[in-house]
Amino acid sequence: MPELPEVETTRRGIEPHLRGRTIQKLIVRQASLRWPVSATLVRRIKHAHIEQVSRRAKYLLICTNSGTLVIHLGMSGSLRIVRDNAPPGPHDHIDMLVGDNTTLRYRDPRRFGAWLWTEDKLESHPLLCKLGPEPLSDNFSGSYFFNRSRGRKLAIKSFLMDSHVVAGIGNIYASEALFRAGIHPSRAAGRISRQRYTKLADAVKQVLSEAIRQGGTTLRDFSNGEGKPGYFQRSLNVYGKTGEPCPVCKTPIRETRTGQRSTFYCPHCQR
DNA sequence: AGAGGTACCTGGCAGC
DNA sequence: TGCTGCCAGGTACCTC
Repeated sequence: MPELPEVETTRRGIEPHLRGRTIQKLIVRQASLRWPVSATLVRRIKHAHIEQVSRRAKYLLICTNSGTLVIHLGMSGSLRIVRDNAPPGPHDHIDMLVGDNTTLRYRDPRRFGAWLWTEDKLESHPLLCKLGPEPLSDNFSGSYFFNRSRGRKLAIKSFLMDSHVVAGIGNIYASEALFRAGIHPSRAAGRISRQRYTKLADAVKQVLSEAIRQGGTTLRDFSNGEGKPGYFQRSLNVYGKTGEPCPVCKTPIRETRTGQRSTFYCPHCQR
């Protein structure tokens, strides 16, 4: 479900309800996520004071005075604010009670997500330290992209989705950005010109900021912190549109697989 | 070092 | 209706 725009939408949805609050306790109903939810986390997070809710790549960072809670939504995770002790559903694995009748509730049917606790510097965290630049920052540009790609033979789509190259671009937005940049998803990353990388970097920034503005893409059941859906699926040009006419040239959209992931493109517009 | 495959897990859907 | 197989928005880790 969640790519960068969905995680950012979630962050914006929950932040006002969490910032400045003191965590009363964590209720873990199902501890086996991607990594087990540790007893240390449950113990250490109690009484922590939330200073801010930020994001790095697709990781949500709940920063407190005593440490940072690192949350990843995996493939099917979602967070929302619930009140009045609303009864948990079957996949509501964790509740974080923050007082004043407010609970942050984590739901994750596939359990690919993660809840981790760290008291070290975030820059040295093993999951965060090797990530590429944020795509919406100035550190991410066509030149950076071009330089990183020299000598690489893998498909541009896989390169674009490598979080160590640039953080936070998943399967939906990779297809969409390549369509906007007119680049064929199977083209070798090392054989794309600097100019085309400039176009691609712009397309990535454009597609992600538009998606954030529209509250993300809701394909199955994504919703922001208040349970509202995202609307970017209306703006999708190629993702999931196999056989439908390309919005630019009317050629039927094709589907292929790159690195075991479905990929959508227009065979006429993308070279 | 780079490229590709595997693993984690459940739910929904198409096809028989 | 009910079974089977396949697919799904992620990514660390393994092998070649």
